[in-house]
Amino acid sequence: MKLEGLDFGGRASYHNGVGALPKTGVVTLEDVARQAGVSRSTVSRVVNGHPHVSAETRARVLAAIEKLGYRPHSIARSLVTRRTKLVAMLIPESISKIFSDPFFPILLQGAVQACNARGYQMVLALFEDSRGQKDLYGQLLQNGYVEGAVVASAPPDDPTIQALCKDGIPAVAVGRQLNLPYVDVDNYRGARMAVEHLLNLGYRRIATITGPLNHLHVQDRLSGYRDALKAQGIPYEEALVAEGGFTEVGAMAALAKLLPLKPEAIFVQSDTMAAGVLRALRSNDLRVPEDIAVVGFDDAPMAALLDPPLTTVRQPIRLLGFMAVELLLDILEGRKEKGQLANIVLPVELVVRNSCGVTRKTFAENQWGRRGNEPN
Amino acid sequence: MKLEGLDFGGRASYHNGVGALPKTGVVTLEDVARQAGVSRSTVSRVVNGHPHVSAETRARVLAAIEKLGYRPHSIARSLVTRRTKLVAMLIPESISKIFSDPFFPILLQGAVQACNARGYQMVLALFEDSRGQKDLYGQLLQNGYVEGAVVASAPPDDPTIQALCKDGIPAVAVGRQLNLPYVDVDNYRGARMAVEHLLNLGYRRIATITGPLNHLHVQDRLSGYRDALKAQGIPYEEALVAEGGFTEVGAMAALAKLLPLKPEAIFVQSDTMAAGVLRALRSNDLRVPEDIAVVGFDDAPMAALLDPPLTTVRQPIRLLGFMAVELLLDILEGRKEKGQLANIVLPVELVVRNSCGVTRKTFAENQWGRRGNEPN
DNA sequence: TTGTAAGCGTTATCAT
DNA sequence: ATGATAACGCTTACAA
Repeated sequence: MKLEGLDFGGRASYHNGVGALPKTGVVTLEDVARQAGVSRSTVSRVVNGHPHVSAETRARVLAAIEKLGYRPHSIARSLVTRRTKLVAMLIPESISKIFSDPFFPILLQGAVQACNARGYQMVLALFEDSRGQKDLYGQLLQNGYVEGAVVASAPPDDPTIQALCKDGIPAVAVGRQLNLPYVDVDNYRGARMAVEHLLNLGYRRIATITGPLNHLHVQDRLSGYRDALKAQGIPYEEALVAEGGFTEVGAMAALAKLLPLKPEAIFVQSDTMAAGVLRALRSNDLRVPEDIAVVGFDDAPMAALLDPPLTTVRQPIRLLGFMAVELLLDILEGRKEKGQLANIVLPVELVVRNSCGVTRKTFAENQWGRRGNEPN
Repeated sequence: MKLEGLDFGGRASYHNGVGALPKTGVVTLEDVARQAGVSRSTVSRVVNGHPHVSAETRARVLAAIEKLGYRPHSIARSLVTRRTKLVAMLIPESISKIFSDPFFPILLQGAVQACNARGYQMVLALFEDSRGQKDLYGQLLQNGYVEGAVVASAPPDDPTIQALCKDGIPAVAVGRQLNLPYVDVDNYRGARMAVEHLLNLGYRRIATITGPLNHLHVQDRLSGYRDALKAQGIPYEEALVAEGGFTEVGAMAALAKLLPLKPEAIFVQSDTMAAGVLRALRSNDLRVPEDIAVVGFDDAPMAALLDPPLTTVRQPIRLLGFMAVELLLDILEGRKEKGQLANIVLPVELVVRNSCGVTRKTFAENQWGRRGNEPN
């Protein structure tokens, strides 16, 4: 196979009976060398800014380069240097859910910015299913095109994570991870702040809707929730915890399970899920925050636009992507030893809007009244 | 295999005084050939599935490949075949606005899916500024790493578009374009449907908030708006057209200009902008649709979640991305002649929700009453 | 059916 | 300071 397709790219190279033409459409070092009357090596030195070239020669070479419109051929270069300046962003989640959440686009944006800043390119790999995952993984990483990878949002038992570790491919995770250096936010603290905010407002019966529990950062948020309650002497009720899978519909289903238990407030682990909760609450004729309070997580752009505007935990998503790439490139370029495992944890921040009834009035009306609002 | 573990990018290759080790960590064709007792070419034939190899030899080679864990080195391969199976997605907009709109993530998703389906990888290039744009362009396209590009959302005078054309790099645009084959939706028809919907409901004084007017698809939507009015004998009022730049705040500013003119309805050229309009309207104590009707464009995921749920023109964004890549790959693989310029235009669909007062009741209450609701 | 050998466009070593 | 020359790992006429 191959050979067919009627052949693109440098077709002139092999059978050009004509004779006079250069062998291919590409201007090579050789061409420049001939034009400048020097050797290939000298041209290479000029191109790569090596020191020991006389100013005079350099000028001549530069002129030839300019005249011929020479551009270094990065593939040929990569073949010898073993460097491609290409990194991958791997998103191992089921592809369909991914972009329903603004988290990933923003993360991507930060990651690409970091790439641009350091002259790298980013290859985007979204896995559609486990078969595709395996194929893509092979294509991308085992064959040398990509120098390293950032893995977003993968549970520790994800096959891609495993493979990356096994193959020793330089990689950085977004979100806490066991065997890979990672960049993450302080999920525990964020969750704890959210729940303490609710507690301070007098809410006692607080439910939570989580992401997929195999993700470590989801666990961290759950711990924050649990510990905030515990600090106030409120027993942890398993039934008040429901998994919403980080999707809107998942959150609506989770809410349906929670509602019969009559929670006064809900801490929802993502703004996307919170949007679903708000919508479901409205269709149940429950007012927010009068009947039930809601806190989200992310501070996605939509959070301020929801009705009511959502109180949420802000995480610096773009920075997360940026730092992940920075860390990866530092490893790639040997500035950081891979063994040091220098994880990065970024701070979060509570953004108070209207979905929890912050006003004194609402606060006083709450059936449980005020008590114990020290923020531990 | 891999030998080292610390040490990526085979620098050991040149100065390994030790002597015994293979020159690099990579298993090559040569290694396999030796193991199988055949020549390099034979192994190459097996790897590439060429016909004339005896079953017996093939089996032996396959075994050697398996044993050694051989993987073809795509860079070396690319150097001779001139193919990389890498395409780029270029997003020449100012990077900061880009991902505030769900359009791009969804487009990207479709594009990557198409890549996956055909064994290509997608390099993501977001331009931050014109300097970065020039750098990136050079890095990416003039040096042979990427075989072609999909350009999203660029006005015809965008320097990237120009450069692409000049350099003759295979490229496909998303959104109507002059000198490049493109994939787009029927913007004219979509806009016209939206405005006709408003007209049918009895609204007469209809304003519009547009995207940047240098984009052709923005012009197309404006034409649709204008022609729908004209068909009903309503004069086109320049003052009722405001540019919102496809951003939320831009739309809010545009609305501020429009509001003094007391429009009864507004056709907003994107859902993101419509969200801004809805919010601004609320803070002006105007009810939607009672005081003013709103139609959007896109049917972004958020459209159904807005308050009120947004009536909008649905465009198949993911398909747009998918088809753009398909077209590009067809060109790359010679299935489509680039000269044929086979543009693709996808249909749109009006999604009626609650932001225009569809009910008869609201309709009757409208101060202008009913007249002339034939849909032309 | 298989092997030989000539590239692909670079970089890097070693002379000079 | 500059030039030969040998890699890098692969594909592919062409010969056998």
